[in-house]
Amino acid sequence: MIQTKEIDNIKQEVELSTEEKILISARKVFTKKGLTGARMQDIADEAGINKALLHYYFRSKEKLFEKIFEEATTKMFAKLTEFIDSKELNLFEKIEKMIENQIIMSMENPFLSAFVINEFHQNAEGAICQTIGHKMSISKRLIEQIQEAISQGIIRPINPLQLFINIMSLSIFPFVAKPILLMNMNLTDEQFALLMEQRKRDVAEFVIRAIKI
Amino acid sequence: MIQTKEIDNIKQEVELSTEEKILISARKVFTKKGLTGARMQDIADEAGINKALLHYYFRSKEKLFEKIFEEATTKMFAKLTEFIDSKELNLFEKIEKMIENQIIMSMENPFLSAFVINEFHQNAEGAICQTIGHKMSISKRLIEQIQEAISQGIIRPINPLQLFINIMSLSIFPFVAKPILLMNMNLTDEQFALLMEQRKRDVAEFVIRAIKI
DNA sequence: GTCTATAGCGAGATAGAC
DNA sequence: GTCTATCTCGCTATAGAC
Repeated sequence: MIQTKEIDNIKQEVELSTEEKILISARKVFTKKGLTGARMQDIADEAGINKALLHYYFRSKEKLFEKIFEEATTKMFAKLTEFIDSKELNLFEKIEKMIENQIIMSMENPFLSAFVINEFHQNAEGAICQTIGHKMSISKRLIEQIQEAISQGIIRPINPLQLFINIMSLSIFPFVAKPILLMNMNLTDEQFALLMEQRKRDVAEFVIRAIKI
Repeated sequence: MIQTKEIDNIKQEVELSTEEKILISARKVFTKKGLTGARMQDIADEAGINKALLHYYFRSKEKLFEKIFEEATTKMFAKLTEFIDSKELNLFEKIEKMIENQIIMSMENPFLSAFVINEFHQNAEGAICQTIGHKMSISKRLIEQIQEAISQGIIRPINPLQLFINIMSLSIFPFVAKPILLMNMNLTDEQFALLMEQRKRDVAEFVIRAIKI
C-alpha cells in the first residue's frame, strides 16, 4: 500500500521510514499503557511526529492497536509453539527448551507478556482476542508425550494440563508480576535480572525434579 | 463522614446503602476494566443510580479507584502474609497453606490478581502504587526457614527467593492468564474450575517433590 | 440524598494548506 | 507525506432543582 521500503534502502540504515517509527513507538506505548491507557498523542510524541500522521498511516487507534497486538501475540508464542510441536526433543529436553526460550523472550521484551495477558483479560470476548486466539493452541503432541512418559514409568503420574500450566506459570509469571516482586523483595532492576538469569537453569531443574521418578 | 450505617441497620439486611452499592459496583467494574478502561457511567449503571451520586460520595474517579485498589491489594495479600509469618507451621505446612489459600482466594475473586498486577504494571511509579506497595513485603522469617531447612538437609539447596517466586507463580498465574489458557486448551469455565480445584492439592505436592531430599 | 442538565476538557479523527 | 487547525464526541465533574 505505502511503498517506503525502496526509498529506505537508498537512505542510511539508521533512517527509519515514518511507518516504522510509528510502529516502534506504538509498540512501546501500547505495551506499557494498554489500549485504553495509551494516547495517540503519546505515540506521536514518542515517534517525534504529528498526531495526524498516525491516522494517515493507520486510519484509527483501533486499527493501529490491532496491528501491535497481533504482532505481540505472535512474538510471544511463535518459538514456544515450535518447541512444543518438535518431534526431535524428548520430554525433558522439551521442558528445558520451553522454559529457557520463554524466559529469554521475556527478558528481551519485558512488557510483552503482561500486555498480552492484560488485553485478553479486559477484552476476552472482544473480536480482536477471538480472531487472534485461534492462532495458538497446545498441541496434542505434548500431551501425548507426557502420557507416554507416565506409562513408561519415566515420570510420576500427573495431569498433563497441570504440568503444562506449571511450566508456563514458572516461566512467565515473574515478569508479569515484576513490579510487585521488586517492591515485595526490595530488589533493584539489576538484582531482578540476575534472578531471572538464574531461573533459566533453575526452573527446568525444579520441574524435572518434581516429576522424575 | 456520611453516616448511613445506622439507617441501614434499621432497614432490611437486603437493603444496601447507596455507598455500599457504589462500592460493590466499582469493585466489579474496576477489577474487570482497570482504571483507564472503566467509565463512571458503567459504575453508575451497574449500581442502578445516577452518575452524579458517585461524585457526591467519592469526589472523583481517582479517589474511588484508590479506595477499590487499596481494598484489593489488602484482600490479595492479607491471609497470605499471615501464613508466611506464622511461627507454628513448619516449612512444608507453610508451603501447603500458602498455595491452598492463594488458590482459594483467586477462585473466590477471579479478577483480583489480574487487576492488581496490571495496575502495578501500568502505574508502578505512580503515587498510588508507591504508598500501597509498602504494606507488604516477604518476611525474613520465611527466608530463614528455607535456609534452615537447607542446612538441616531437609530440602536440597535452592535460592529462597526462587522458591518463593515459584510458589507464587504456580498459585496465581493460572488465574491471571485464564482467558488465554481457556482458549489455548479449549476448556469451558467448569472444566477450568475443576482443574483449579485439583491444583489446591497437586501444586503443593509438586513443589515439595521438587525440593525434598 | 438524589436527580437532570450542563459546563469543560481531553482525545480521536478530519480538512486542507504546503 | 507532513503539518496546523479544527471538528466532534464522550467522559469527568459540577450546578442547581427537588
